[in-house]
Amino acid sequence: MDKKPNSETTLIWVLLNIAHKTVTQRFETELRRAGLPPAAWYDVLWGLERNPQGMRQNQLERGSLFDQANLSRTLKRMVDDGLVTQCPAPEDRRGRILTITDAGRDLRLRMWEVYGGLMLSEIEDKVPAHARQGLIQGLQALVPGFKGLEP
Amino acid sequence: MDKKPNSETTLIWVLLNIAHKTVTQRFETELRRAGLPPAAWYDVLWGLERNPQGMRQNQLERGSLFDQANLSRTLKRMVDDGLVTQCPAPEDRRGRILTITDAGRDLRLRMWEVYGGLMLSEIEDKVPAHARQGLIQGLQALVPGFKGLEP
DNA sequence: CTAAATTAGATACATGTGCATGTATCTAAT
DNA sequence: ATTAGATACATGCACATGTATCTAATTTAG
Repeated sequence: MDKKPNSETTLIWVLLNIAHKTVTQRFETELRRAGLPPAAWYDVLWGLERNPQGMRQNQLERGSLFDQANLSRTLKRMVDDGLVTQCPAPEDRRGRILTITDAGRDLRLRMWEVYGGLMLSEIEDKVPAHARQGLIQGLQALVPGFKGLEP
Repeated sequence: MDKKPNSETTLIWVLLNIAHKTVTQRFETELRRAGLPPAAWYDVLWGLERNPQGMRQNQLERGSLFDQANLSRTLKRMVDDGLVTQCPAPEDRRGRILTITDAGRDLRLRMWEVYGGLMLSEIEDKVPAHARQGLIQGLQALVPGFKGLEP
């Protein structure tokens, strides 16, 4: 190594891993305890609910952490569970239009009771208001391409 | 939901996931491209190298992100690869004393060339110096129990 | 227009993961 | 000595993941 990372850098790397692991683990554990699917399903459902006209799979992929193969498999499970429907896309016969079902909307709402509560207890309650912007800006710096949340 | 998370909270949650995924993915991809094992192996090797007298498995577990079962399996692979030795612990016959081998030290050093470089390029270069403390403090707030790095 | 390149999405394969449980050992109270 | 409970580590199982590859459809270049 020509140049060594400084101690702040090392700490950031360690904390990024620990914080992510700790927080996501609590989310997954609580969701599971409530008999609900994993957090990633929430994001899929929410993405689809905000696009009632339907979404292409690759469009959904861009807004999610899934890579293509995993999203494909996850959607298959969600279709099997009746949460999502896949219709052939009229303008591109390779594609499929995804739509959320009533059962999907219902599940998303039930997940929100837990998911939203966890955002409060695991994040909002823990990070004091004065520390939030610093955290946001630091995390944003790590992901130069990230443009922000859709409204 | 009685009370909704505010928009900063939501952004923190999203960014924590995106930043973690993005950064770790680069680490893993680069390590793999260099023909090296995953980042978690580095942490195990480094932990053992700092404790030349040997470590119990549960001691190592506390300093790592592995849960017990996964650490057990990972160590098995590392023993098979000749990077680590497991000797029966004399004072507790349930336990095993872990020691790093010469091959393990050698691998850690070769991993460091990539791993340390990634810490520079993916973290130190991206997070401007003035933003680092804010990031550290925000992440720390998410993990109340975390006490800091061993020297 | 055709051939090559690109893209959408699915799937096979190997590997990793969490969870639950199993076995052995240890500690301490009876 | 016996027994109850805790702890160390291993393992079986179900499922999730990344990588690579496949098929089909579409776009682009010549």
